[in-house]
Amino acid sequence: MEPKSDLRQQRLEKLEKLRKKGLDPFPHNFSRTHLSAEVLQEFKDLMVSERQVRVAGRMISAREHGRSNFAHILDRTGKIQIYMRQEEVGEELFTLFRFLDVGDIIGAWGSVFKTKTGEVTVRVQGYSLLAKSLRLLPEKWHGLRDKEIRYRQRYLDLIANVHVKELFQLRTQVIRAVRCFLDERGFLEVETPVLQPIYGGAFAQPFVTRHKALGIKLFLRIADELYLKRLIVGGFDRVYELSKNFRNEGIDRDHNPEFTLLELYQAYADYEDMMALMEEMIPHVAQEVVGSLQIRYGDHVLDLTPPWKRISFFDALNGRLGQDVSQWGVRELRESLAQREIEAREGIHRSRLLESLFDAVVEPELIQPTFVIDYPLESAPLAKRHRKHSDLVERFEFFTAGKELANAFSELNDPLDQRQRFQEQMKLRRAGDDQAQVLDEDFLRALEYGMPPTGGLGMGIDRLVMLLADAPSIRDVILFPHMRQEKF
RNA sequence: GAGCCCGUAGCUCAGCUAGGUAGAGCAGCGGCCUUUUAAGCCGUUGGUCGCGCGUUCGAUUCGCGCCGGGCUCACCA
Repeated sequence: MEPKSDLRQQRLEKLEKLRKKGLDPFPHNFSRTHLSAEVLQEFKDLMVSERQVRVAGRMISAREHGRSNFAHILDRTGKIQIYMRQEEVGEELFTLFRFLDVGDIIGAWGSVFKTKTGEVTVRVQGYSLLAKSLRLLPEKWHGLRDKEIRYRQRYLDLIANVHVKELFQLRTQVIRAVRCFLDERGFLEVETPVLQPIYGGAFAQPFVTRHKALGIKLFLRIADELYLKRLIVGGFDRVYELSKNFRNEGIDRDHNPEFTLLELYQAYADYEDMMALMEEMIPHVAQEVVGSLQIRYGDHVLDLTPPWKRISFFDALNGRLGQDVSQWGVRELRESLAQREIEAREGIHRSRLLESLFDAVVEPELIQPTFVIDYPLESAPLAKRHRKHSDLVERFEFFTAGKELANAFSELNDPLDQRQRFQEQMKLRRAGDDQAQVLDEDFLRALEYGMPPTGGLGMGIDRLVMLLADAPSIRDVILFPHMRQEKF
């Protein structure tokens, strides 16, 4: 999309003129002594000492004022005003300012003072152009609102909208807080394959790619689970991975094709321990990042203070429907779904129908933090059977603000049961269920060497950031969310 | 995948109901102004109105199709 406007042309001409004056519009470096925030913070000392500061950043506004100029420059910590007078910078530099544009990257040096209106400002003694900008920035007052431009050209969004920069700093803080929390508890951060010959660990459609030299099909991971459990077998008792996962599915405000997932596994633990861990970790992160356990999300105020509500899958469902759903067969489930005008494909398993119903009637109601525990056996082929009910698994999902944030099990470590469960999945696959999981022979071999009892947890980092940042869409918390290809 | 809404200057938006090829603010350009800050004042440039087809003497405006985006629903257990 070449800007047909002559605005770009005007700037190209300015750039040429600068070159003709013997000035390099793209010099190689600039030594900066102070960030904007540092100048503001240390301004008293700086004023008294009349020490020189050197600041640099993008010029985001400029005001000519007779034989003086004001401008704001923006760096990663915020903006700082600069002020130059012709009699102080000399005629040459003063005239040069007219060749600069809002958007240019500049460096300036001088002493610090406060204007009449009280703004801390650098009194420029000299400055240099560090990079010429050829394009106009979004408007200063209304900023950049068009979501399409904000997502596609995130760099503009970051320049124009201060809160966006803050949000992504918050995202990084969340991830750092999670890392610190786990590192302190003896978890080892590891990396496992993104390209996998057999995908597994979740019900999802994978992205497929090819390895040319080997002439084989490879899948981009949909989960880390099977590799991380191999590491538990290998004796790393506590491991975690913060990783991009890829799922070839629909895109909406809670789903991006690539997203960040935390998976962690702890030997000698079960799903109860995973609940306890989450009740520690989430409040820790919230406290660290937003400084409170009361989180505003949309119209809700979420109270993250543990302990959180726990309710079994069937108690939740029965409570909403006033009937014992656990006794329902496929026909009753389909009838109930049909009543609610929820589409249910033919030939899908009972536990899927149950979960469809759950998603429709229970999930939207789960506003305050809630663990839903003890799911139907078929819902999780990698989870261990419930110690008291052989038709349930020790699994929980964590919900808040009507969103699923985490999924965890007491991990299945009985290799024979695991094989059987895989075989069930393969049966479903052959029956046409392309979401069913694929038997992984090496994973079974690993389990046969013996895996300690283990608790495992998967948590959506993007969704966690959405909550803590009060962001309505996953696109708001991913720097470059997936978009259809732009035409140029 | 379905429904609804949107696409007009670099940005933020009017105009479209009742068809006569476009306006504002900011930005830009020229001028004045040596503590301004949404600086101000005077002057001024800038648009294949998302793309295509149709209806019409005439389409930014009406219809259809396409492209892109947003929201909702469905799918993603």
